[in-house]
Amino acid sequence: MGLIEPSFYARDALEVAWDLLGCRLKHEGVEILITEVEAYRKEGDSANHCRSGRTRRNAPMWGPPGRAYIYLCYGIHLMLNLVTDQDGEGAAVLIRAGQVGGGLDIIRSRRGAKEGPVLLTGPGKVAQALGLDLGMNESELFVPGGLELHQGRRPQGVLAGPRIGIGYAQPEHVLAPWRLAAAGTGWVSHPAPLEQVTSRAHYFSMWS
DNA sequence: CGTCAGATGATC
DNA sequence: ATCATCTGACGC
Repeated sequence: MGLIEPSFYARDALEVAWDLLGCRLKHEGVEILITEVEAYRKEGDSANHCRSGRTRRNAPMWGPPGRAYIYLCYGIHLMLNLVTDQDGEGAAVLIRAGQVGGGLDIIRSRRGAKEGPVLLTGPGKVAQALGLDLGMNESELFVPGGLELHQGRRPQGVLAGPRIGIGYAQPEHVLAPWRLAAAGTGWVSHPAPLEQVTSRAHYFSMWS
């Protein structure tokens, strides 16, 4: 119930990112409420993995929307992205943080801990909690049985700030506030500033 | 609290 | 060599 259809993803990554806040990711008994995301936008976003064209790694991003783009970061952590925009355009949204909505015992066993976090702050933790692996790269989020994205509850407010770990990008894109987080969830972390967005319309008038 | 190094491996 | 990171060790 509430499984999100492919058309949801077939838009600009920033719009999808906004609407992903509060949605629920489900996989094998684990459910995570999305609290923080980053948009990597098509054409000219110098922080995007697709900035230099098509490669083996970023191939999923160029494919049809609604699929997972999973890659290994720093040799240790898997990152989960959801592919957006149209087939032939390279864009995606990185899932950066979430709140446990179910399967806490499974998550704890994956971390090898008896006491575990209810808040998953950081993309590596999210992927680990969901039990992802590289074999699930390009899997379709709208197909029942695998990794699924479901509707959720919209957050009360949205915070925006610069994306994390993209110092290699051009200053313009280092500063662009395309990292979004749900306000008032007790989410706290990272040095980068997050500011309350006054209205969705105002935000998108600046960044579309 | 804070900063910082090391782990670890696919990719270009 | 370069990374869309995390953790634990240290110093205050």
